[in-house]
Amino acid sequence: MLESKESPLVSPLISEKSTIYAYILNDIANAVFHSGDRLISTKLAEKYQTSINPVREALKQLQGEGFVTVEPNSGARVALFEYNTLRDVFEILQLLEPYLMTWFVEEHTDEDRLEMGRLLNEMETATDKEYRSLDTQFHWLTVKNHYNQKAVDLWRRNRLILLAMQSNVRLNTSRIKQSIEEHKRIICGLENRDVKVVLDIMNEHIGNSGKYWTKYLLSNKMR
Amino acid sequence: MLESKESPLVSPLISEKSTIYAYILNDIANAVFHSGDRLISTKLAEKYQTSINPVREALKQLQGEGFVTVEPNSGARVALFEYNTLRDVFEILQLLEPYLMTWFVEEHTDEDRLEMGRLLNEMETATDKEYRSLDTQFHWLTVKNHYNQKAVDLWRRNRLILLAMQSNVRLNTSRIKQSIEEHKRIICGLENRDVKVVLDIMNEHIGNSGKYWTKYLLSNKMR
DNA sequence: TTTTTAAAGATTACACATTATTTTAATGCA
DNA sequence: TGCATTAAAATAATGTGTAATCTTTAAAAA
Repeated sequence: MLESKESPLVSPLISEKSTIYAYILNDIANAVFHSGDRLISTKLAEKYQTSINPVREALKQLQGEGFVTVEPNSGARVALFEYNTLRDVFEILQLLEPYLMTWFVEEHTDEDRLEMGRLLNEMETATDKEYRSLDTQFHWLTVKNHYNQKAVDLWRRNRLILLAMQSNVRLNTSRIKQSIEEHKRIICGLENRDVKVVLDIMNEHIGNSGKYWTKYLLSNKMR
Repeated sequence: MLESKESPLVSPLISEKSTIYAYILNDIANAVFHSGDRLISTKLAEKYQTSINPVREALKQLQGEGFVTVEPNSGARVALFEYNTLRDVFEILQLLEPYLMTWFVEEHTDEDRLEMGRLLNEMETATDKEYRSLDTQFHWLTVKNHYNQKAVDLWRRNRLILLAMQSNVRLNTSRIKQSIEEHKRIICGLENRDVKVVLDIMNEHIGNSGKYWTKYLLSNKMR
């Protein structure tokens, strides 16, 4: 009944904790609720041991953020995550990354870079589930302190959609290897504070990731 | 009591009509409710002749969209629109415009361009309030049909924030003149389907607009 | 003037009534 | 028997009233 209360939240992308909102979002991001699933308020109220209204309010907030769709008189559903969604999300991230990253290249601290190195180390021996979490932490580190928190929030939301779409899919080993290499080069570029180099790598990095998932979805005929 | 029900909605950026959500958003965009104003659910329920829960749900949705902030146990407020907000919004629009516009340059119809010309004509003789609406319609035309509706929605939301910040401010005549000239050049570039030219103008157009409002806010010590 | 106390006002959550929708079962027809 | 249409029951969404809790405001005392 309350299993999702005990499962860890997708830190650090979900900042609010211990709210119905956070629980539902967490369950969407971890694909406990799948794309298109009905989100029935009475059921959710029972699951999270509360009444209907708080659930409805959480769903409305999630609707505003784009994770949930609501049809009048017909209730809420997890937003449809399809091939087009993936394309849209990747294209938005491809706009945001260079914008956010430029600031980071110039303003990041040595401490930041050390932390990134630590995450990179863990990646070498991580399972694919752990890898995904480390990858998220790595990139979160590079965006979270940007002065434009509206843009950061946008990044965060789109990233959560990616997580939702990817969470019941196993990464293949060669893609992980490739991705780790790209991360290494990013840290390298950061050390030299070379904006152009870092942006080039980032662009390639997102592009490769996009290609990988696009191919994956297509081969699974997910429309 | 019900005055805002009769006032026209900020078409076309507010698609849902006749809902509490739309009424509140409209009143924010038209600065009936100002930045930082408390949004007291009982008062709003009375104003829109409904009960508290529908209002709370509308506010939650608006919170998810970034128009409203909610402090637990302390209620909702119109989001703070300050100098930094303007900067953030303009920078996001500056990312989105070229992305959305590139598609439009290549895919727009002659009909679209005619409609833009018509709007431009009206601008010549418009009051500043009318001008703002026409300007919104002009740019909405160039983004609304893009395949990435997530990005379109983003654009729409940021544009609404601009409207909210600008709606109790009079535009000066020389800025309107300049702006009309820029619109003319955009149409010209569209006719030749020249992406580079249009993007250059657009960038200049947004930049000028940003400079104007930045200067305005600074000189009015709006932080 | 500052602190304490009391009152008013709002937020939150819950139970319930109404309305709409979805699902299930029943009926008629090929 | 199989299929489509219709009718009925179950389910869920929406909106209202209300009680409890927390905040804010105002007044009184130190």
